[in-house]
Amino acid sequence: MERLATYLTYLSKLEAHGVETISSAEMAARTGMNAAQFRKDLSHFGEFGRPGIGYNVRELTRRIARILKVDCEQCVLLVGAGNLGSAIVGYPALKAQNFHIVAAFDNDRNKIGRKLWDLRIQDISDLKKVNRKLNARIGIIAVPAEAAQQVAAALLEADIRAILNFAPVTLKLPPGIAARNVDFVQELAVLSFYAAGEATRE
Amino acid sequence: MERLATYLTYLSKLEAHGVETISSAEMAARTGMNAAQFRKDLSHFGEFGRPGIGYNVRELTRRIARILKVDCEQCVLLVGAGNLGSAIVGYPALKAQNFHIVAAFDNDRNKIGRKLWDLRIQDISDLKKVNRKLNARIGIIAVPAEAAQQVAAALLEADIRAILNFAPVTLKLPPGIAARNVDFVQELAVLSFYAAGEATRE
DNA sequence: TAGATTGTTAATCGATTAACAATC
DNA sequence: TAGATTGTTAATCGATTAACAATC
Repeated sequence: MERLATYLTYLSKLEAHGVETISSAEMAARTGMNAAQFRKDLSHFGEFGRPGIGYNVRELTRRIARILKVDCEQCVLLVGAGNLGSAIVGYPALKAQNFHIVAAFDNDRNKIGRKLWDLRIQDISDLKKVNRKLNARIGIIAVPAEAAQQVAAALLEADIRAILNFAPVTLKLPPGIAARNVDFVQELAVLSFYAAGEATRE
Repeated sequence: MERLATYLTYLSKLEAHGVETISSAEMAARTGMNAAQFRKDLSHFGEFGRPGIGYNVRELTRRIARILKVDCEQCVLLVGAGNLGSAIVGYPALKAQNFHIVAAFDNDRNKIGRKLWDLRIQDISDLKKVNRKLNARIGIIAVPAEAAQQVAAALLEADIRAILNFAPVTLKLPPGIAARNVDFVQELAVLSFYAAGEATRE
């Protein structure tokens, strides 16, 4: 459920501001969704609120975090130590959401051994061996499109269960492996369409 | 239509490989969609293929590019000259898809005047003035969450029609302004859910 | 002509939302 | 008790897909 993550982001902010209770109506307004949808989304995972009162922000935050498994630290592997990889590792919101990039890999001889922030860039061919110790479940692909499918194969070899793919390709993956694509150039193309035409959306 | 952009990416690759014709069935298989959906998506914009033959790759590429308005160079403004902003400007696939970042802004006195690749970082308070000359229609927000809404307001002031937002907040925008969010930490949270549970998806 | 594949209609499916009895 | 708001059912809406006549 992608929306749960949106809710969590906003709830964390509320919690930091000391808000104790919130109604589905207000949550919906703040995150741009529908109140019934918010309640429905939660209902898949149990009961969270109190009729007539609303939701306890602190408790709801905890419970959604537990559902998304971001209540404890999550280890993540990064493949691709270029500009994008660097920006990812240095992104402050990662730690805030309990994600921890534990290793960075590349295939470039000139990069291997160097530092990416506080990580030593390792040889992609050691991926499997390294993850035998680290046991990360999530991998990030931040390499050029041509190499992405190959890197995905290496990640699967290393027992990765989920892949966040920044390369603009549709990965072929076996069933049971979760994947999400982040392709901001594609998003720009969509915006380009809406910015030009009279067709207005969202 | 987000899927048109996916099609375009793959079609460009086909064209580069010299493929002349492709059927909806094959397009669908390669991009992980349904053949009927592919044909339906196109049908909103006219007729593109020939029964019994398929689609001319070269022509289809051109026409989709025209629909998405990426057939000519698109000017884009960037606000936020941090690590993320730097990775965006330096991203090679941007030029390939005809996007051109024409100006970079920040509010940090230490950054203003410095270079971000080949761009000089400008003062955010000059945004409106600068864009009066550049006339960009699309803006990218790559600033911390706290500042995002404020930056969005400045972009609107400068006559931007579409916003690509990397900050993890739901922007409040007037109708008629297109926006897309790129929030990879949120994507990680979703993956965290699927990687852990037996619930398998996509 | 026979085989392939389109564009489009109609059927299916799932997701969104409105409405409301139950509850604080 | 009266007002508010939940969880959930039922109704609506839109998106996906199967099927097929039209066409190369």
